[in-house]
Amino acid sequence: MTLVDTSLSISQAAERTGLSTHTLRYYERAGLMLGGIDRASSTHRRYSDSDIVWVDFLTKLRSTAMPISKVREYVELARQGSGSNQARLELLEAHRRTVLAQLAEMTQSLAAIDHKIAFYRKGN
Amino acid sequence: MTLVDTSLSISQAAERTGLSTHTLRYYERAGLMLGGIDRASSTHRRYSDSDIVWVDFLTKLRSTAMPISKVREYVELARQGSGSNQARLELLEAHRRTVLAQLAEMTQSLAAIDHKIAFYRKGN
DNA sequence: GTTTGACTTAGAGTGCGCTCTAAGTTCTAG
DNA sequence: CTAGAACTTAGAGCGCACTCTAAGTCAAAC
Repeated sequence: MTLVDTSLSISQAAERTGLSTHTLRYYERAGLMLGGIDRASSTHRRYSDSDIVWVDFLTKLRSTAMPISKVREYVELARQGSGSNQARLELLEAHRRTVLAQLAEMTQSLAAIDHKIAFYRKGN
Repeated sequence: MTLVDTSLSISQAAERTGLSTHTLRYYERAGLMLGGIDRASSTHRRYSDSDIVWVDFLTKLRSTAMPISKVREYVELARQGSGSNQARLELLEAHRRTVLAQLAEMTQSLAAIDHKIAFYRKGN
């Protein structure tokens, strides 16, 4: 059986996602992976395409400051199947509102910083 | 001498800035205040208008994820007087670039989240 | 002048999100 | 078959930014 094996070792997955192997294992232990990661040939992890897609999305949740605990909630809903679609939608919509608030706050702060920068430029 | 005393106790300053009294003392100990805070009548802190203005700006730096150590660098430059204006400008400009990068990353992540939200909405 | 509440300090504790370590196992190249 | 690189686990450690505690001092109201 030599179809192209598209699955990745942990270090390849790390390179692909921009996370460290430590972080990938940590996320798994923290219950943030949707299903168990395959163990190919032996005990070594094999990351599938869909694992990588999920890690990418998870990274986007994290980069918008969703706490690990909230990501875990989302994952637990996802594990329950399509019956939890509404709950997942609501979780994401609530998170969306916090992201918009963060963007607004940062944008306001940026304006103040820009103002100060303008002041220093004039003062020269 | 009964001009209006515009200075504030630490708890008033806390209320005004939205920080806790603990955090105000912590910031001071961490070297983040421009000058020493006045001690009125005794040992109790008295926050002046300019102290409050500074805390507000410092809070904007923090809300754009400037680390405490970087804020301290800025403060140390400010304490050196106007000779450090160029250096302060450069520090703020560098920070500005990181803020823009953060905004860009968050905006990208938001797009992915919105995409997922749209998917869940359709799926109902 | 005494009570009550706000203030003071130094230092310990907390929560988060990694990040690293140690000791051992497995894969791969030669 | 062997050497060395990459992997495994459980658990400890770390850096950041607060946040709280304890033991005491001070101030405003009665």
